[in-house]
Amino acid sequence: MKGISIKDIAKQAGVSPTTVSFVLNGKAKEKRISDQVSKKILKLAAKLKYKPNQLARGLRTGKTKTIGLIVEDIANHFFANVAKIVEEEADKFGYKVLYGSTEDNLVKARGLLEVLEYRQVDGYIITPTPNLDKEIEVLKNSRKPMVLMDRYLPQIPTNYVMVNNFQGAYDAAEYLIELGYQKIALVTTTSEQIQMKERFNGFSAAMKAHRANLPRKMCKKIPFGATNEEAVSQIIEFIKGIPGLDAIFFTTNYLGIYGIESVKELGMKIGEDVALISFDDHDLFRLHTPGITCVAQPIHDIARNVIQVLMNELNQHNNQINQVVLPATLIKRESCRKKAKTVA
Amino acid sequence: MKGISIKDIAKQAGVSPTTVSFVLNGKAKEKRISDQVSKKILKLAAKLKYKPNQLARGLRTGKTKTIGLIVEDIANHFFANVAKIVEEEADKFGYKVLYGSTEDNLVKARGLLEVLEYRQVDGYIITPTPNLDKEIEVLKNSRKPMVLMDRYLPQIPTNYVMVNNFQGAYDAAEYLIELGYQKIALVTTTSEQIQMKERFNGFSAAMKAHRANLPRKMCKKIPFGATNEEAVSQIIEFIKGIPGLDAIFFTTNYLGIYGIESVKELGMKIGEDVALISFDDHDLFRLHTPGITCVAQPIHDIARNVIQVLMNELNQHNNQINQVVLPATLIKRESCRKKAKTVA
DNA sequence: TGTTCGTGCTAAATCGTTATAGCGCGTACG
DNA sequence: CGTACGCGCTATAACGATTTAGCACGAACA
Repeated sequence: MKGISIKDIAKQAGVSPTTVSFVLNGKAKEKRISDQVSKKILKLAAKLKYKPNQLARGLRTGKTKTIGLIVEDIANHFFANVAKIVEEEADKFGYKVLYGSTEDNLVKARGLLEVLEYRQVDGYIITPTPNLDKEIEVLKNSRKPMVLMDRYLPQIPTNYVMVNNFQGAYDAAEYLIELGYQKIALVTTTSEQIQMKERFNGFSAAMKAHRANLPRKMCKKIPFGATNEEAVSQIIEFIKGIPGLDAIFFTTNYLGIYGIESVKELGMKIGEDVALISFDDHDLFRLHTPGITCVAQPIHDIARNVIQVLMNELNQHNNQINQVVLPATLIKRESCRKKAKTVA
Repeated sequence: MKGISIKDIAKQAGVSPTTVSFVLNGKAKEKRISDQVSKKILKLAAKLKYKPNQLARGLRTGKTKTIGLIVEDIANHFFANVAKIVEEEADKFGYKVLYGSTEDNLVKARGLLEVLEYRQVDGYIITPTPNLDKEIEVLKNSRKPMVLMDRYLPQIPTNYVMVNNFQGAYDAAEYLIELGYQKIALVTTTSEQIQMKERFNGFSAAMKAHRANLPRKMCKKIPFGATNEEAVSQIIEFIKGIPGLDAIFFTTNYLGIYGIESVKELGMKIGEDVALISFDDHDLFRLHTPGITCVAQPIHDIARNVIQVLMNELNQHNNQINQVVLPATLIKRESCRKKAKTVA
């Protein structure tokens, strides 16, 4: 019932636990343990299927070989995929992952951080909620290895890995303009998340650069936490309020999905009556007819870089800050088409 | 830098660590610690922000308050959602979750089980891969709390929570028949997974019950692990090979998605030229035009029941086996429509 | 012959907690 | 007046590993 411990091996081999520990940690040579004894121990360990108790080891060494992953919502396509790669990559370094979702809720995020501290995780991967600054600062000051993901806190210099939100949104706007769309709207959330702001900024910068306009009334903010129905009905009202509207940019995929529903309910044809383009890809966008053009995040690269940066921190305590910004990719599908320019 | 320990509190309070432990574990009354001392300790603990070291606690008590979650693919919609609820529910009981994906690969599954054992998890939630019987048996014999999920091993009586695959598929078939479809095909995988077999069995049982037929040539098995392109081209060929085909049942959602692609590539109209119905729901099915009819799993219920059963095991070692089978729900959308029966 | 050194191993402390056994003191009881 | 008991608390061992310091022995050297 109980596991095999180092003592059991020691007893059976007729040596001390110390010797067993040395051998099993590959320090046999260094600690001048004879080959004879070494082999006996190794054989015995294999025979008894010895599994070192990570708790005991962690208690002694201060390292749990565990990292904490705090995301907004593990059930979300983006984060679920990140979680998968993170787990795979962490595993290569012998680390396991404890995860939790914040729902973008400060209180939940605090709770998660606290629990992860209890559990002595060696490092943190965090998608920060709004107003998490103080907690991040504390973590930073206590020199805990940490990487932010998907967003960053402008006031606090930390490691982070994210997509270039500004550029991605900029490209989206430029693409719409290039295709000849003229009455372009934007739908975002009320949330103060930095990445949403940057998408907004990128989009509006591109509009300005091309002497197009993005007046306030062409922008709709959907309250964060609105239900499906609420969101859709708000988007419908918004669209109705803008005669001649010919393209809509959504700052994130779930808004884009609401957008599809809304446009359908209005009886408009996507790609014909109105162009849709969204930040973030989704199975739905790929397989929808017509396909929905989007600005995709390089999920694999993000996850890999996150682990890379974290492992750097974990292995060598240089206090150099790593900030990785990865390019977003415009994926062109049929929801945006070349439009004959109306001659002025 | 280093955390506050029980000793620090003891020193500052002028009492022994034992006393501190008693108080902080709510055993003050039971252990007859005076209110005076109790309060002093509690205050001090709050002031110093004492966080019990779960490693040490775990080492001593033998409980890590951690559960291992082994799924086929955490990035998959179904498992990601389960993972989310599992984490939330586990949290209510003070448990944290370590996860990993098997990719339905026996070797990976073994690796995960081993790592979770190292880490002394208190219980396991497992989506077994094929041929994992021996390992599950070992776990069972060592009386580790464990729940299987999504599938079970027919040869080994264990706790499990799953959807009623047979009934779900049965309902799907009956629904198609009821609507008047006559040339009905089924697409599944080559995988030997029990749930796929049961879906197949349920579907074919319903067909038989209604004196419809499901000959071998109306069934297509897509190799597990086929790429998107391979799968789609195989389905296309399959459809081409059956003139007059009017409905297709897919035994799981990713097959259904391939099916949508295939039908589109063939230039057929879903719901008009051919009806589609799939096991498992998906955002895509809900938002697709036309909506795709499906047999949905009660994801929340599954996850909640999993935790329920596991917590039962964890808290009281009754060796009674819990097998929960939850009903699947037929969600009717436009991909299947009432068909005028051709008069015989 | 006495000292030094290398070899091969081990004793014991330690990490932070919990759990068991029990200590010293005052009071009550026969 | 002796003892039994309740009270409030503590000493200590233990969980299973790692790590530091060092022991015993034999060989080599002066």
